[in-house]
Amino acid sequence: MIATPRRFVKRPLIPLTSVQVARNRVTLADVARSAGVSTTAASFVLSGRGAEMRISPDAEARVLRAAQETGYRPNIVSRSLRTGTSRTIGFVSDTVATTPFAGHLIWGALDAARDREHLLFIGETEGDQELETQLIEAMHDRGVDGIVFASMYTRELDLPAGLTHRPAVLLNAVPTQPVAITCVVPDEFEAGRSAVNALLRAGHRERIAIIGAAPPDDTPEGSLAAVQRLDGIVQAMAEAGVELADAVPCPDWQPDIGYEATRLLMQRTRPSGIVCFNDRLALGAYQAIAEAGLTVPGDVSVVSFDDDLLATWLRPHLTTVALPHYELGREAITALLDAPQSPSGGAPGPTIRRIPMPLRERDSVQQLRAPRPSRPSRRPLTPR
Amino acid sequence: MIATPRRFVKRPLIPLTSVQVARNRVTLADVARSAGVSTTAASFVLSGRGAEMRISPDAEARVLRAAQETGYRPNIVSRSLRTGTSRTIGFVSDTVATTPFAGHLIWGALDAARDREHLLFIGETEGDQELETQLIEAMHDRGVDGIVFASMYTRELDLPAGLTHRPAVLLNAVPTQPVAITCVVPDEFEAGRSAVNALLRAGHRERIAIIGAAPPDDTPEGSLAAVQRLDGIVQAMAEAGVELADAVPCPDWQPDIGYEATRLLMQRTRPSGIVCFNDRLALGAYQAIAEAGLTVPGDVSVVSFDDDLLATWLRPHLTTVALPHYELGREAITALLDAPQSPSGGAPGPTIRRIPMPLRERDSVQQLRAPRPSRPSRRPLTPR
DNA sequence: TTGTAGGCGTTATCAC
DNA sequence: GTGATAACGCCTACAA
Repeated sequence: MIATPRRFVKRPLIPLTSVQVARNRVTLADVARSAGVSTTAASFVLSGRGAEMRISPDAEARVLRAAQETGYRPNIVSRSLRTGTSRTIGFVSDTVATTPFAGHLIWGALDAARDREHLLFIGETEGDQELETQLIEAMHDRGVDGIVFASMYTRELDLPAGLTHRPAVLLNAVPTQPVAITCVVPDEFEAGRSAVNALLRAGHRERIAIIGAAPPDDTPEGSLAAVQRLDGIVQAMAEAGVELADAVPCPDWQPDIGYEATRLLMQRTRPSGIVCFNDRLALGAYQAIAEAGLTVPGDVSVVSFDDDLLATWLRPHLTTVALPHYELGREAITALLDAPQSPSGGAPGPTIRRIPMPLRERDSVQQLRAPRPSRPSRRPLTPR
Repeated sequence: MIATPRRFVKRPLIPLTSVQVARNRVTLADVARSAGVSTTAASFVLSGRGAEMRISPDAEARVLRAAQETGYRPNIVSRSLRTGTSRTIGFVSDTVATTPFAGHLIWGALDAARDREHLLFIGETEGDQELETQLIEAMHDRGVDGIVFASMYTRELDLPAGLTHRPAVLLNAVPTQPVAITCVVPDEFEAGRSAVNALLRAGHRERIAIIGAAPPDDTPEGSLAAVQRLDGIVQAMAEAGVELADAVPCPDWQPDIGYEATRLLMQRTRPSGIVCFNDRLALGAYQAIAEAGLTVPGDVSVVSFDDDLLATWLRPHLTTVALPHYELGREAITALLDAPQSPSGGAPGPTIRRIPMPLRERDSVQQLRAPRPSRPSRRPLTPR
C-alpha cells in the first residue's frame, strides 16, 4: 500500500456545473496519495521544510519522486488565497506604447521579477486618474504583492488612491505629497553635468549652446528631467568658468522643433557645440546643420540625452547621456520586493534612489585640442 | 436586527501565523451581514441573478446598498479558485523591449483586455524555448484564462509546450505544426501590393528597385513578412506589366545596410523609385540619396513598410505601409476571449485572421504624370 | 513522526 | 424565497 505509486486513484466525484471548467491539474493531494503520505507531509516536503518537521527520509524521497513523476505544480491561486501572497506584481504606467523607452523599463522590471519568481501585471493609464485607480484596484483584487507605478518621463505626480495601503514603488517619478514611499529615478542632474563636460573636455569653451530649455527656468511643463538637466549643465559650466553662448527653450522635444531651434541658433550664434535635451531634438539639429552646408562634428559638435535607438542610427553616431531604462525597471522591482513590510518605516517623506545615467561617447563631438590637464573635478558641495 | 447595518462585527478569530498578512478587505460575508442576509443571497444579488433566484426586492436593495457603502470588491483570487476563471490573460512575446512596435502590440492588447475587464500578465522569452515553457506554466499556475503568444516580426514558429492544453492565440505568427489554433497576422501580401502600387499609381514604370529582398526568394531567414511582401510586390508588378529594375537582398533590415544597398543601387541602376522593406532601410536610403546630391522625392521616390515612428521624423515624411500593431494586439485578445471553448472546434489546422496593412501616403513619392485611368484592378484568383 | 481538521472568500447544491 | 453547507487547493495549528 506504500510502494506502488497509485496516481489518479478515485478522486471524489464532484458535482459538475452546467459549464464546468476542465481541471486536470495534479494537486498536492494527488502527490500525497501517490506517495502514500498525508497532504501535510507532502506540503512540508515540497516547501523544503521536511527535515525541520522531521519527515522520514524515505517518505520525503517518495513525495519528491511522486511530485516529479506527476509533474506537480503548486496552484498559486489557492496558495494566494491561503497565504495572501501571490508572487505577482502590478506594473502600472502612464504609457507603454508611445515611447520606445517603455519597453526597456518593462524589460528590466520583467527580468528582476523573473529572478524572484514573480509575474507582472501590466497596466496603462494614459494619465487618466480614474483609470489609475481602477487598475490599481483590479490588481489588488487579484492579490498582487505590490505595485510599481511608473511614469515615462521623470516628473512629480499626485499619488493615486489605493497605492498607499499596500507596498508600492514610484518609478521615474516623485510624489508631490510628503508620503513615505520609495522612488526610483534617473540621476538627471549628474547627467546634465556629464553632457556639457563631454563638450568641455573636448576643448569647447567659447560657443556652447543648448536646445530644449533655457536658464534660469524656461523648461517644458512638469518635466523634472528638463529642470535637473538644466541645473547640472549650468553648474558644470559655472565650475569650468565658461559662459553659455545661447539657449533655445522648446515646448516639446521633437525633431522638427529641434530643426527650427538649430536654424535659429545657426543664425544667431553659430555655436561650435550644442547640447540637445534629447535625441529627437538632436535629429532635428543634424538635419538643420546639414542643410546649412555644415557637418557634425567638423563644424558643430552635438551632445544629447536619452540614448534613444536613434542615436546610433544617425550619421555620425550621436554622443549622448543614456537613460538607464533597463536598470530603472530592475531597481523598481528590487526595491519593491526588498522593502520592509511596514510602509511607515522611517522618515515622513519619499526615499529617493537615483540611478546613474552613463555617457555614451560616440562620434558627434570634435576634439578641439589636446585635452587640458584635468584638474581635480570640483564636485558640488551643496546637497540637492 | 435587520435595519442596523452592523459592519465588521465579530469576525471569527483566526490563528495568526508568525507573519500574518494584513487582510483588511471587505468580504462578501461582511456585506451579507451588513445587509442582514445570508452570503448566498448576497452572492446572487451581486452577480445579477437576484431576480432569477427570487430574492425579495427589499433584501436585494439592502445588499446593493451595503456593498456600495462598504466599498465591497469581490476577491478575484477566491473566485478564481472556485470557478476556474480569473479574468486574467497571459501575453507572452519574444521581445517587449528591443522594438518600439512591441509597445503598440501590447497597447492594443491592453485596451481590448480592459474592455472585457481582464488584466494582462506580460512575459518576455527572448526566443528561449525553455523560458517560453516556464512562463506559460507560471501563468497557468496563476489561473490565466488563456494565453496570447506573440512574435515581434511575422514568422512561423514551433508551438511551445503547454499552449495547446488551454485557450491560446498566436499573434504575428503561424505554427509550423498543423494544429488547430487561431493566428492573428498582418496581411503582408496585400501590403506588398500596396507599396508598389503607390509607385505605379504615381506613374513610375521604368526604374523601380527594391531593397531588403530579391526575387525569387532571397529573403532574411525565417521572415514571413519578407517572403509575403516580396510576393505581393512581384505580383502587382506583373499585373501592371512592369519589370523590376533592380533588387538588393539584405540579411538584416538596419539603417546602415539600407545605406550601403542604396549606394550600390545608385551606381548600378539609378532607380527613380525604391521600395524599402522597412523604414529603417529607408532611413539609410535617405542618407545615401542625400549624399549622392539627390533629393527625395524629386530624384528618387521612396516607399516603405512598417510606419515606424521614424517615418514622420524623416524629411520629407515617408510614405509607408503601416503594420497595424494596435489592431493586431486588440484582435488577438478578442479572438482569444471569443474563441469557442473546445480547442478541437473545426478544421485540423490553424485559423488565420489577416489584418489589413493601410498605406500611409506622405511626401516621399513624386507624381510623375497625371494618373492613368485606372483599369479595374485584377486581384489574384489563386488562394495564398 | 504523521494525520486530521479548519479556514482563506467565493459560488453552487440542496434542503427547508 | 432563503440559508446552511460543501468544495475549489493549499497551508498549518494541533492532536495522536
